[in-house]
Amino acid sequence: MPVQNEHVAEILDEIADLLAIQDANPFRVRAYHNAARTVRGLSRELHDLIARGKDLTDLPGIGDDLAGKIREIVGTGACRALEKLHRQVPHELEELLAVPGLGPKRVKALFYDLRIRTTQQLEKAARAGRLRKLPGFGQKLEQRILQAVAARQSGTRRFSIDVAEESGGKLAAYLGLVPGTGKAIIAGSFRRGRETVGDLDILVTTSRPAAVMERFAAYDQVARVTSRGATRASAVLRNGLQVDLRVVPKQSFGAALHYFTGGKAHNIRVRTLGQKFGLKINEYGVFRGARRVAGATEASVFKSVGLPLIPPELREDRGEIEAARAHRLPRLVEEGDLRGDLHVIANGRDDLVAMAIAAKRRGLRYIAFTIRQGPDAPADAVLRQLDRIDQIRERADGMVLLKGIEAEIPEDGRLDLPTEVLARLDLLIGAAHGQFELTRARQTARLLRAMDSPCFTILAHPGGRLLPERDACSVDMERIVRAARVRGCFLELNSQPQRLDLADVHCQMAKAEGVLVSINSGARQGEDFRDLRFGITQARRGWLEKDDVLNTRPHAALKRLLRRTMD
DNA sequence: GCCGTTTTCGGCCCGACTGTTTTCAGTCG
Repeated sequence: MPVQNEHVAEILDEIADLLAIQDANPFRVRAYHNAARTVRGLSRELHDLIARGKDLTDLPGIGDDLAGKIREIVGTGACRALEKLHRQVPHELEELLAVPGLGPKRVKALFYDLRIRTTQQLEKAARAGRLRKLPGFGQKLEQRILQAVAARQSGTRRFSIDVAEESGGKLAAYLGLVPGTGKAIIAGSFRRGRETVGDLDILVTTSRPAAVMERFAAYDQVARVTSRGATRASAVLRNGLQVDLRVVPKQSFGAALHYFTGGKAHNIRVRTLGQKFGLKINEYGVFRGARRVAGATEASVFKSVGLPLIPPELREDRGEIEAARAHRLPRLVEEGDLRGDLHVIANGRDDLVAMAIAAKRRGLRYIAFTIRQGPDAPADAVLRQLDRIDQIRERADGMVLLKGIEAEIPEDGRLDLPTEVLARLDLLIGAAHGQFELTRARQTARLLRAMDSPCFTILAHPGGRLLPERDACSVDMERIVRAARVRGCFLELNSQPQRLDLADVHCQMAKAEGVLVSINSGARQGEDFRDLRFGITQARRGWLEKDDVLNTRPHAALKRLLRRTMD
């Protein structure tokens, strides 16, 4: 099995961590982390790029040395440089680095002074009061480490974006009530539209920072405040979500929002660009010497370094700065571009008429009702449901109703649908809902086989992930996307906050292959159409434009595209 | 280790908070 990008990235990160513990040049450490991030963000598999003879040094942050190491890892699965490091520094130390409060310097001291290499040894030493004797350690840090080690046993959590939106929205609204306060907004990875968030970053502009900090600490959902200063504070909410609050004056809003939205690598790029213009960019503004020259709006920050506004979803240093400089930023798809939803559960909680009306209210012109179909469902039951959809047409308030099936893809990938059913369908969605433990090869074969079925239209949520708990299963998306292109079918981006599947990088992959993505809700009740906004955000992270999305098409154009698969 | 429309060498974003520091290093975002 070919080496996957994630494996390469993990090795590069580990090299970076071990180098940091050895007190290597911090910029060298960063170079490895940057390369790992670049590799994770690729929309193609490295083995594929190498096979096609692509020059890896064209990738950002990858020079001759790292290109060589990456080729070595892809070719052999291992890296001699890492093995050499392992002979000097045990790999377990990476685990220690993940303990909050422990960075490379302290981990180095733990290992070289106390021979501590595992979290168990760390806990034991902390209990015995041996940590506080080390230089740079003290009693408080020892306590903090003990707490962190205990908390870590339950695992560091990530949160789905609907939970983040709910918690963060309430907190922001609450902070906005402080007199003298202007904006209160969730920034950070949430604003960039990441599929899950590890913490919430809330930015507040105010003329009374002390009052805002006070109110934050007094919030009834705050379980404990972990850090608190004049302009920045951190706390953990009762639901376990960590919140970082940052308070700035009104005139700094744009600069602070840019800084607090990130991502980190993007910020570094923009600030470095600023240096070249003789500017210093921080969260308070853009400065030439002591004079503030920009910063009230994000657009003014970008403008100061000669760039147009880059949408938050693109700020990952995945080429957006180069694209902006060349005036080649995509015009990202927007919520209002959607004309339809091609995956609406026909036997959900609300009845069909109510669903159609809810969709219309949402601004949609057409929806496809999809009937869940297991391998053994009797054809006559499906036919009766199709009849029902036909019957409510006049009551659908002008909404165009399409008829579809969501067929469960069995382990062997075989979809045997009766021809009398197929003949009445506008579209056929295939989805796998179980057996995700198959090997990558078998999982891929399963989906490819299903896509070969007659009338197959849309492959839904191919990764089968359930955020934030279950990761996507192992499947060769390169082959899936290419197969979709060859067969003229489509890939669904399911908008439910627990799915958001396709992943962003796979949206980019689809775009590169010219495969249209259908942004669907999988709605069971009228209010679920609201989830489409999450799908849009995810699509934007994948650089998708209106024309890259199937269901931005007017109904007539959609029909022509669907007919290609149904004939 | 990467990178360059001033540079192939000498730079590499910037600031807040904590704890242990008697003036600042380490960590974090």
